[in-house]
Formats: sequence, structure tokens, C-alpha cells
Amino acid sequence: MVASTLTDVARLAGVSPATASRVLNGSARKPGQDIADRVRKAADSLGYIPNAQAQGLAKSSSGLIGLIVHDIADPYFAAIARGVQEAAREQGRMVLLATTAGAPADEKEAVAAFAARRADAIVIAGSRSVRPGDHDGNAELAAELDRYCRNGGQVAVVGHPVVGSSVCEGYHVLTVPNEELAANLASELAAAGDHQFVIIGGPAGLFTSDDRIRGFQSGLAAAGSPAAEVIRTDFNRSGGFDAGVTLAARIKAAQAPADTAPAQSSQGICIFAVNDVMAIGAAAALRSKGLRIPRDATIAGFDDIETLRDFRPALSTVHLPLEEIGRQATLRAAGTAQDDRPITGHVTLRRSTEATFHSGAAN
Amino acid sequence: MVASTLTDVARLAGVSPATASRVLNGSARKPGQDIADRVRKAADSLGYIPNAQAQGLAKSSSGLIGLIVHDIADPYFAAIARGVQEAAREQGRMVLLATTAGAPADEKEAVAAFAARRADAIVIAGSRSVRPGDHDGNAELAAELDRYCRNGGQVAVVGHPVVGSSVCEGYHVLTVPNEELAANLASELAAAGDHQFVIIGGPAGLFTSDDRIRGFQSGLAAAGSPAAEVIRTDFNRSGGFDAGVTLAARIKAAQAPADTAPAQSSQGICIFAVNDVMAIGAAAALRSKGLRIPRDATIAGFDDIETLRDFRPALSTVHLPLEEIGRQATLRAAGTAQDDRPITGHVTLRRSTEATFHSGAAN
DNA sequence: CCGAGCCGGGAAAGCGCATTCCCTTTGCCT
DNA sequence: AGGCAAAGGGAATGCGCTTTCCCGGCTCGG
Repeated sequence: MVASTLTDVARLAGVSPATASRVLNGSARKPGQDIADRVRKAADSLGYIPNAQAQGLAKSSSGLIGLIVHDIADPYFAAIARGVQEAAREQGRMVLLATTAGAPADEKEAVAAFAARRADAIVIAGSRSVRPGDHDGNAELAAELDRYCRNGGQVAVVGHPVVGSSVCEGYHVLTVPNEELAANLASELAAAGDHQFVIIGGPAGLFTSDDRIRGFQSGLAAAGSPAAEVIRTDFNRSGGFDAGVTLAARIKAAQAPADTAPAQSSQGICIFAVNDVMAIGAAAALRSKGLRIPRDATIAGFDDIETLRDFRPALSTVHLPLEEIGRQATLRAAGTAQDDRPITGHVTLRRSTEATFHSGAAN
Repeated sequence: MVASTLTDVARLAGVSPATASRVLNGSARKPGQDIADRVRKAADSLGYIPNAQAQGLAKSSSGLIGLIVHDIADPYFAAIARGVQEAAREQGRMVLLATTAGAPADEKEAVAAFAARRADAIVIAGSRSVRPGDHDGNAELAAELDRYCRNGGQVAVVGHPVVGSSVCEGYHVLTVPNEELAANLASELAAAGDHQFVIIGGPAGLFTSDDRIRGFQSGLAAAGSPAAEVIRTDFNRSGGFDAGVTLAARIKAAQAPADTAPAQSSQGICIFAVNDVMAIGAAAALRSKGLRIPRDATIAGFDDIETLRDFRPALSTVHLPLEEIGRQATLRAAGTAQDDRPITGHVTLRRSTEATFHSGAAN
């Protein structure tokens, strides 16, 4: 027994396929009540399931939304994916997933695959990058995306437009105020105490990372603090860990000379990792070297990843409405783009940057 | 300019659509070199992208793999999803995502939607359940799945078969040794010290949770320990937190009478939460009540979620190769099911269940 | 009372592609 | 040199559905 078709249903109901089609989907023309009932009865006695491919072919639209992320297991992307999924579901669409590890060449392939499947919209969640090695890939990606748009596709990208893509209709950019928020974070941190700041950033050229670094520096400048040193590393937990190891050595070296007085340099070190996962990695590194947070160093991240909120000391960070970002991106690309309310976040200071040692475990 | 078709390419190349089709896909028949080149040149001068819907219609197979999870933002599912995605990618397929919060009715809809899209295979990752309220939904889900299978679909389910589904060809169950591993965990924990065990479990009827509870109890029994009390709560962080609050009160009450001697009851309390996320929630609750782990209570989880590994005190748990599970499920359903190597995990004891207070921060 | 208009139903033409079947051409063997 | 097999190219069919277009019967107005 192979899947039954609309024709089978029509035959069983004793009507034409055209009529059956009109009954079983929201057509403009409403067949008579009796006929409709007959068709519907036939349909579910046969267990009829419309062939979405055929429907798509006939209507040239698929009800599919393509989502491109670096890594679905990364909680940052997982959170965004949840928002996308949710919005898609509300619209009766399904989401098609592609992971690319951030490689523009792979992203280009993903876009092509989505285009092949006639996805109604594409949401690109991964950070853009301008690293030299990505140049060609970026160009191809931009071209592919352009073609997709020109053929009527909608695309929403989180953060920054794809490098080199022209702004055509159906191309939406969901701006995330990374720079501004990082500046706010720097201000609050600088106001809270006299620190020596160090930034753990991703590879140069990664927009999200660069924005946050730039914002942080400008926030520092505004507060009258000197610019922070920037350590470049991988944009993940392991990168954060490596940087943490380096910093740990430095901190210990700074503590050693005075020997008795831990607060040798009048300033404590304050680390800003450009995302929470890196911050956690760095914190783990410090701890593994016997250093304590916030006693020997303070640390802040960015994103406010939910799974990491139970981490102790609680991580100071910048809250980003990740799920909402995914949702908005989807709506903007594929939906009745209601109020295009901009994305906002907020600085969330917690224990990991508390200068003085409180006793409570709260927060 | 709308997407160009195979016919366009053929016309430009001066050949028939049949030939163009043969060139651009791996057909059995190989057109001549010169013609092939001409077609290929025409194809990419037009930026031709084959219409996967049409291809699917013609070949009746879509290159799609449906994945059903409870919540993609849950790190457990995210990890499995990564494995699925990876395996799918290797096979040149794409994954279609559906999240259902574990509701069988939603899962049934997801299966129907996958069937409509003619997905080649469906991977169901969420735990099965036999809660009374789910009864009808389960039946419908089983029916839908049966139909899908009979029409030639492949399905792989992680853990347990869907309740009520008959075993037809193309129906694969990836067994996870939850019970056995939970028993091992119980043995090791019981051997490590004389504890009073308490289990924080999910709602009764949730297979994964029930298996782990049953396994843990039998491990306890084998070690000669009395059965543990079971606290039922939600299968997520918040459920763990609530249970933790309850337990915290109890622990404090037990400590209070003796007043001076913290080790009043000769046995410390050892909590087993049926998954890591719940364990973290419970730990957070204890801590918020001023209790310390492992001093005032020890705790273990299950899954060994990667994102949670930097949590301190490091959580004792049972490692499960989540990514591999997703991968295997996919391969088994959609692939050249090579070696059907069973899934194995292992107990991983860390600081959170250390009876004695070591000084190092390692592990 | 008759024609204009409308409404509900059916026939048929694709949507873009794979594939079967047929025909021509080429190469090879006897 | 004649015959045949194999190979390579094309016309046509169909995958399952939507959607025009058409047609018969109905109602309503003049």
C-alpha cells in the first residue's frame, strides 16, 4: 500500500481532482457542503496526506524556512534556533537546518540547497567575517544570496549583512547593538572600580567579536580608562580556556613579587570575554591554576546564555534576547512583519565582577 | 529574472532536456564529453539550480531527514541534533527540524508533515511517555508512524519504541542503556560511602526517567542499600530546582537538632537527579539555601552535558555519547547501516559526589 | 418570459524534472 | 562489405498537485 494521492481521494468521493483539491486546501472557491463532506470523508478513510513536493511545485512555494548556524550544539545558536522554530511553527512552516562552522563556502552551499528546495526564506544566524581566507567564499556567498533574493527569496541575517551583498528587496538585517552594549558594559565595569582591563576576543575579522571589542574599548575611553589589551583566540570555550591560561600566568607573576601583599598592583585585572562560552573557558583556566574569581581577577562575558546561569561565581554579562532574535529574524523574513521593534539587551552585573567580597551566594 | 530551469539550460546548450538532465545529475547514461561541457557551461552561465521539489516529485525521494526533539535549546537535544546534522550532511541530505515539547499529538503532526514532505527518514529523539493524558496522542502517533513506515519511510527512535507502534521493516530503535548505567552509577556511589539516597525524577511515565530510576534502585539493591525515595517533578532545570528546595529544607532540619555536630545523621544525603540539567537546578537550589556540595549533600546527574562541564563542583554523572547517538540513529535510518555498534556510556565520578573534602580544584 | 449573470463542478494545462522508449549513428566482427 | 550491437541523443510520459478556463444550470431583473 503506497501513499494515496489526491486523485484516489477524488475517485473515491466521486468528484474530480480539482474539486478534491479545492476542498482539502483553502482555495478561494468553496465547493458545496455535501461534496466537501464526501471528499473529506474519503480523504481520511484513505489516510490521505498531500504531497508537499507536488504542492510546492504547483504553487512554487514550499513552506520551508532555511536556518544557517555555525553549530547547533552551541547554546547561543540553539537559543536562536528555538526562536526561529517557534515562529516558523506559528506560521505553519517547517525549518530546514544547516550548520556550517562559519565557513562562507559551506554557507554558500547551504543557501544553494535552500534555494533548490525553494525555501520561502533563509535566516542566517552565524556571525559574518572578513578574514582574508574567507574572501572568495564571502563573494560567492553574496552572489548566491543575491540570486536567491532576485528570484523572490527572503533573507534575514542576524547582526551584519553578508559581506559584499547588495541590498535588494527581501534582504533584511536584524541589527544587534553589540557595540553599544559592550560600551555600556565597559562603563559600568570601569565605574565599579579601578581595573586593568583585558579583552579576550575571537579572531580578527569576525564581526560580532570585533564589534564587541570596539564597543568595549570606546566605553573604556568614555570612562577615562586606558584602552584594554586584546588577546585573540578561537571564538569558543577552548579559545577562552587558552587565553585564560595565559592570563593566569601573568596574574600570578604580578602577584609573586610583593609576595605578602596580594594587591601588589593597585589595580586588579578585569577580563572581558566577547561571549559567555569563552568567559567560562577562561574562568575554568584561572581556576585550574588556583586562581579565584572575583578575588584574583574579575570576568565578564556576553550573551547571557541560559544554560550557563547556574555557573558560579555568577557570570556578569550582557543579556541578549536570543530567542526573540531568532523569532524576529524569522518574522521579518517570512512573516507579517508587524512592529519591527529593534533588538535590545542590557548589562547584567553579577558576582564574577564584584570588586568587594560579599558573603551571600545570591545571584 | 526568475530561476532558470533545466529546459532553459538545455535550450541554451542546444540539447534536449533529457540530455541536460543526464549531464547535470549522476545518471547511468553518460553523454559525450563535448555535450557535457556545453551543458555544464550553459548551466552555470545561467546560474542553474535544480528544483529539488521537482526532482523529488519525479524520483519520489527528497533527500530530507526529519528530526523530532522536545526542545532544540535543551543541550541534550542540541547535542543529538548536531550528530544528526553531521550524519545527514555526509550523506548529502538536509535535516528538517520539529520541536514538540514531548507532546505526542504534536509529534504526530510532525510525522505527518515529514511524510507530506516525503522525508526519507525520521529520527525521533525525545523520550517516549505513557502518561495517561498522552494515551490518545500516542495511539495516533503510532498509527501515523506505521503508515509512514508502510509507505517505505525509515524511522529511528532513540531509547524506546513509540508506544503501540508495531515493528515493521524500516523501524529502528536505538537502545540507550539507561537502566544499566544508572545501576552502575548507584553501585559506585553506594560503594563510595554510606549515604541516604534520594532520587529526583521526572513525571511518572516518562520512559527515560523511569528507566534511570529503576536502574538506580536496582543498583542500590545490588549494593545492599535500601531503596531511595523518589521525588517526582518536571524533567527540566526548574523541576530540579523545586525538588532541591524541598530537599534543602529537609537537610537543614536534619542538621539543626544536633546543632553543633553537622554530621548528625551518620549518613549524608546523596541526590541522584535523572539528568544533568535537573541536577544543576537542584544544586542551585541547595546553594541558594546556604548549603554546600559535597559537604552538606552530594549530587549526581546523568548525560554529561558538555556545556555543564565547567560547573563547580564538577558534576558526577553518566557520560552518554549524545552526538554519536544522533549520528547512529541517522545512519541506521537513512544510511548504509554499517556496524550497528550498540550505544555505551560510562559513569563519571567527579567532585560533586566526593565524600571527603579534597583540596585540589582539579576535575 | 427570456437573456444576463453567477455559481459550482469538471477538463486540461502545466509546475520542473527523471526516465522510458525509440531512433540514429558509430564501431566492430565476420 | 554487410550486419549487428552498443551507445548516445531526443520525444514523450508521468510524478501529484494547483489553477485557469469552460460549461451547464440556476437565479434574478427587465
